[in-house]
Amino acid sequence: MKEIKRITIRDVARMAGVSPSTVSRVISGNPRISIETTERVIKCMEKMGYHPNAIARSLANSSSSTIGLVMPQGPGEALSNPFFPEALSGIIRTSSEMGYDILLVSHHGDEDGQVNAIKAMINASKVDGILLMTSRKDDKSIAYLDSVDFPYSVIGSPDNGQPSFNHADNDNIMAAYELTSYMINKGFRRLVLISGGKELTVTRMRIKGFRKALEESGIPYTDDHILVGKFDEETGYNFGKRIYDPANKIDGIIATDDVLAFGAATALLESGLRIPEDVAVSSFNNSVLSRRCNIPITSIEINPGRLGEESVRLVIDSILNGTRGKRVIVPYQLHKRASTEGFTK
Amino acid sequence: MKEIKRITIRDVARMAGVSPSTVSRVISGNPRISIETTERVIKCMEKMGYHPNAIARSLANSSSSTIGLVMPQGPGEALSNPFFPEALSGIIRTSSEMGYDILLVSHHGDEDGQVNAIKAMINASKVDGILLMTSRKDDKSIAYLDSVDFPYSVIGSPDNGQPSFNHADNDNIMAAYELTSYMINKGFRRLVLISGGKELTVTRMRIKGFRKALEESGIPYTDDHILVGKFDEETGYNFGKRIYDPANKIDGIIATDDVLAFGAATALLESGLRIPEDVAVSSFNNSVLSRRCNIPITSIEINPGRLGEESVRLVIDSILNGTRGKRVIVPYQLHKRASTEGFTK
DNA sequence: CTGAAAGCGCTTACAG
DNA sequence: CTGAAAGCGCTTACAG
Repeated sequence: MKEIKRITIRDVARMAGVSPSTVSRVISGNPRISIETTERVIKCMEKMGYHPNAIARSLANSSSSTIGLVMPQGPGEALSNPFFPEALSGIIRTSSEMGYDILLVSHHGDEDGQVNAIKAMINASKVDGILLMTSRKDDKSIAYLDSVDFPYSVIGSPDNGQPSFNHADNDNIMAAYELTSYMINKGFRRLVLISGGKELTVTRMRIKGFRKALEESGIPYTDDHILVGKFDEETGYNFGKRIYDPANKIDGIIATDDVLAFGAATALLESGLRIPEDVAVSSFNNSVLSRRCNIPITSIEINPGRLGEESVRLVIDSILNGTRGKRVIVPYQLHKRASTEGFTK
Repeated sequence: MKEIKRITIRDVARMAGVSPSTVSRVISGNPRISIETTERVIKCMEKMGYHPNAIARSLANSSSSTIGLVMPQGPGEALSNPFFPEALSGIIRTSSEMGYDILLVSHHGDEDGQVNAIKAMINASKVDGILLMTSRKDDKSIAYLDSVDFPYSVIGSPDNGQPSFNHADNDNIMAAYELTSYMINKGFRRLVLISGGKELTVTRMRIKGFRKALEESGIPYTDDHILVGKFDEETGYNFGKRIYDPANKIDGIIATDDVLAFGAATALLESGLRIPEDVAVSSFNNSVLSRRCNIPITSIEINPGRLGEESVRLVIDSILNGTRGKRVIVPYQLHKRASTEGFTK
């Protein structure tokens, strides 16, 4: 950087013929300064190309206007899921609109590493709040944040006994219920739900909604209705191959993520089954994959951008007003496509 | 946050019976402090649960140990490409290892918005350097960074006349050359290159390598060999449909991204063509898509994580040592798969 | 090897 | 409506 001497509040004050205090008040929009003075000072700031030093501000009023963002772990996990970039995009846009910066919390592998990274950020006064893009069962980061009563919010739903849990989420029980009911109404009654990580709250909630719809339709629910593996195509593919066995008489698959649905669909087609004539397929996340693949897949749009946006509002609300334990529900939409439509059983 | 009074350097000093200066020197590892004093101070810090205030440090030595990260624009663009999370992962890991934080530069839509966001970060002294994950032709952000001689680095290659352009990239000319030569040697000689954004340097370099390989094999190169659209599956699909026309006699496709290859392959298969017997397909980025789809696609691994890592090293080198215009080449690997193998023409 | 003092650039009660 | 002064929590020449 060219070593131009930094222009400070003092320089502006001198040029405008006022005190630094006055300039400071103009910057922060203090209403007690006369209009003439305000205008004069602003003109001087522009003339000199003055920009307030954010670091000095932070130190003086002990607030950084920065949110620490904890992203999903590693590239293998949700980072590669299309959900992530969309949510991130919403987070960046909203925080920027609300005058907050986003600092990434680096996560080295394990959970304790993440907790330590969060601790370090907080202790160093770098952030005013924390935003967790995912949470797991008995999340240690959340336990820590609760223990120090530091402002935070989460995308997803609480597990249990987490008092400060500000969170933005879809109504996953309702969404799974609606999707399952839709399949049943179309005549697909031998359904199976395939999913990743059973330890994730989202999975458990969708299972609940799925079960509720079955039982309401008089279909007895058993554990055989659930196949749980990982959130990847391979898992979907393997489950698809298992479902193929005609003895199972499965006629409908509900996947909790499009990559699973895609993998399963691939396996079904390879085995010579038709979609939806032999087996109908539906899913969550409404990703490009679901829209563009050979047989477009019926899928639930969960609005990741909105989830990101609301979670940012929640942390900031938590920082500014001490809000704790608040819940924001983001609507979802069911998109019906060829994988379940155009055929009546 | 519980209003516990912050523990400062003064508190530690008092407890250890030394001056704040000494505590400060212990923190920064100043070698002129005696071992006994150092140990005593450290013990006190631990006992009191002291953590240095990063903001105050930054203000005192005017350096934030923070890198401003400019991500690809919007969710539509490269953000959804698997390249992105992998590169990001490398960036986070490396910066954390090297003691730097990552602050996201929020990008509202257009290019000027991005430049302004970068300016704001720099003017507010929030960052010591800037890392650009992508660059376009005549990039305004780069022009600005050059004009103020602020430390930065880029993933990708310079366009022209960009003096400070520290960058990490693959040898894209060589990679395209090698991939094309491989296809030619397999007997596929009526090749077409399909790509997104011609304004991107990466596209232009790959075209160069492609052309070089053709010409060395005595295949006259014309503009008909190149199809340029967007970096999405639809583009690939449409090109795949066009290629289908037997009059073209195309027997090989080289895509510059797996989503393009995937789209094209879908179109070919739909049209009843066989891969690779009728048309061989190869690509770049070695994404899950290329590895796992029906017919695994031959693809070049560009090592996004390494690109992220090296670009971080470059900004930091630029911050610390004033390095400018340095280039780091990250190796690539060709992965041969069914879309070009197991068949000899 | 260690300390007193000034300074980083802002904010904000307090006083007028 | 405005200013002088103290303070945010560190760092670092300077002096010893």
